[in-house]
Amino acid sequence: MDKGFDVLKANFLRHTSLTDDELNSINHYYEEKQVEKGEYILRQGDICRFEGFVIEGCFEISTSDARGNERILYFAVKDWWVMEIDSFIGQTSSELDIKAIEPSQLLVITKTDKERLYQEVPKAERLFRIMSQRAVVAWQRRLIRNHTMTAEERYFHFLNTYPEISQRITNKQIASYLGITQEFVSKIRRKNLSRRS
Amino acid sequence: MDKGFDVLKANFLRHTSLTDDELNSINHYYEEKQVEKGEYILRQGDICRFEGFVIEGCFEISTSDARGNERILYFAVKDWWVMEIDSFIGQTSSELDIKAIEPSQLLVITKTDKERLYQEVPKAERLFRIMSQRAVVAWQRRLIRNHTMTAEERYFHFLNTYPEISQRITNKQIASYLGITQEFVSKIRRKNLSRRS
DNA sequence: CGCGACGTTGATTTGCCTCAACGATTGTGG
DNA sequence: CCACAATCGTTGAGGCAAATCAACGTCGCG
Repeated sequence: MDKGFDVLKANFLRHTSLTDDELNSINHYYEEKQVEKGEYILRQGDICRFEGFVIEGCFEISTSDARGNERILYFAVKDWWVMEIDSFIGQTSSELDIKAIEPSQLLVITKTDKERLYQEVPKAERLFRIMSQRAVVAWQRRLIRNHTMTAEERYFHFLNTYPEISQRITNKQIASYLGITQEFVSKIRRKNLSRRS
Repeated sequence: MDKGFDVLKANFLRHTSLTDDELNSINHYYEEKQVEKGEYILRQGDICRFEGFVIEGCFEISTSDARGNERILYFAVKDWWVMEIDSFIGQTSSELDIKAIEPSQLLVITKTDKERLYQEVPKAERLFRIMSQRAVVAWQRRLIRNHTMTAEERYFHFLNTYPEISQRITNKQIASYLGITQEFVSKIRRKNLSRRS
């Protein structure tokens, strides 16, 4: 196994136990992929044919509405998944763009191989069930935060929760993630010049 | 099998195929439960010891922040799941309240039985993986809507998407779900008296 | 070096909230 | 079944958080 798979392996083992045989089988289906900075690995309207796991670098998962506003749904760094889950599951047209914002490295698996993996390693079903359930919790919490916290509170919550990510992206990207304008982020920052983090 | 389980069975079969044996095993672990209108089946701070599936009636899943504002996360009617997923998974303190807003009927399974079910019917892992993934999609979409649509647009989107639910809840509850005030919903309605739906 | 995206700042606007008052509806106990 | 309370829904006045628009400085990159 190479270094890339070690990251994925560690991620898996945090959720459930797996034998070496199972890990080998899993490893077999994932392929490494290098992506340049600025490269799109998925565009709106495309079908998402892969499920990706980030080994290195950073991705921005976003959507653009009719008015042309880009909204960033989330950032994916090392140890995160990148995919348009809806498009991947149903092999339907994607509503999201996925773009590398740094030179990046991923492990990817195709839809067909994913199904083969489920056949060959039934425990993978459990693994991805657990991970999906955790994802549901995270999205629920984020929605609640959007309803209960002000823009300023959300901004500092983001900085505190994802300090490594914050340092690698622009304020404009943070603003887009939080659902506010770049200008307002700038005003929040000015107001809090003394505050650290 | 009783009528309640038929609803659950139909739900399951929409996601994957199951043999009669598997269905019987599953049925064995679920128990019917009647709940009165206004009854809480979970309160903030409690541990969520069940996963519930609504057969009849309606539930409101909500959270109250420090300022005492209640925010409704979602409504669950027939064919929906009700649980505090985070609390159920980790058997930790719940951040949500779950209250019946109509006389209701549920199927419930305990955490222990759920684990037994996964053991006895491995395909249940697949089933719940698929359902959790769909839930992720739904939560992602809802977040995007909150970032891209105005309160008015979200209000009508809700009416159009959940016409049956809309008719069974108050405007105040819709407002709370949308993250806006009751008063503002009233003003949206006034402005659109001519519009149907 | 120059261009285009980013960041900042100020003026102005607006979507939605807060507060308060009051009518309408629903629920409840006698 | 009625009386009365409680909650809901509506309306208006006023306020605030955040958006919009515009101008300009700054930085990174080809």
